[in-house]
Amino acid sequence: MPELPEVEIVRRNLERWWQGEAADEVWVLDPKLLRDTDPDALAQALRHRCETAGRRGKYLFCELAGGRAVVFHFRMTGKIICADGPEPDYARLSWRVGDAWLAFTDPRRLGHVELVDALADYTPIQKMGPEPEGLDADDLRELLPERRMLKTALMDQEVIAGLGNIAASEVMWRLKVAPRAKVGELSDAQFDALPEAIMGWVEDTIAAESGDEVEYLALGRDDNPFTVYKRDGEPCPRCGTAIDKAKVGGRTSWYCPSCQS
DNA sequence: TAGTCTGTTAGACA
DNA sequence: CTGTCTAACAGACT
Repeated sequence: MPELPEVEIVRRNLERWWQGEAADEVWVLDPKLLRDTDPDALAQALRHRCETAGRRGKYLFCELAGGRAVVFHFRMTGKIICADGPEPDYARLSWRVGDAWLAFTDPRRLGHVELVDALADYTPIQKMGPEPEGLDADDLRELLPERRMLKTALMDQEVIAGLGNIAASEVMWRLKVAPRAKVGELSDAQFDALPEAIMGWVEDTIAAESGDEVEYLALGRDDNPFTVYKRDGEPCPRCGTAIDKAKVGGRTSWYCPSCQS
């Protein structure tokens, strides 16, 4: 559940499922997911009312009555779902809110949960670049270093918060820029189009992946909502050329070899 | 069986 | 100091 749009969807769901209420019961099923956090202290903290559900980049946090906050990071395969009981598949932490169980599930166990005293002092968020929302072309000209590859700069959380490997492919397709292009090679027109390419992708992805509780929970939902990501061999919707893939910055990029030149 | 995967980070290297 | 690459984390899937 990893990039900004997915984390934002979980944040909105937590607002519906948890905000304004406290957990009645907490199961810490896998303490290895806790970072610098005592399992009993976390269980105790979750019994405080959730006042707000917030997001910064790919971090999700809930501010709890009493002043502390619980911070979630989903890494590759983590998410929070609403379930019938405390142990849905791959559940690592579950808490009951009224009749519903909320569960942090994570097959690969790379995600983590941390209890923090003051969000303002949380280092990963302090070091993070700005949220993409509200950035204009001149902001991006200042943020993105000319010498770097556009892809790695976009994915660098200290440059811009929340974009990952899917966003990189999708934004660069929208921008019609080659997968290994350097920031300094962008035309003025491409820079001007970049804010809309990023926010268009964010908003389209939220719209495509959001749903009511049941749809969000649907297991086996594996239809691909993206334009080029994992679509090698399929025709580019713009020009019909077969989508190709290549390793860029250590991760696979998908792109149209014809219109992204 | 070997390769791949939505993220992050430490260390090597140029 | 910059930027990029690889490995590692841990498991599921093809």
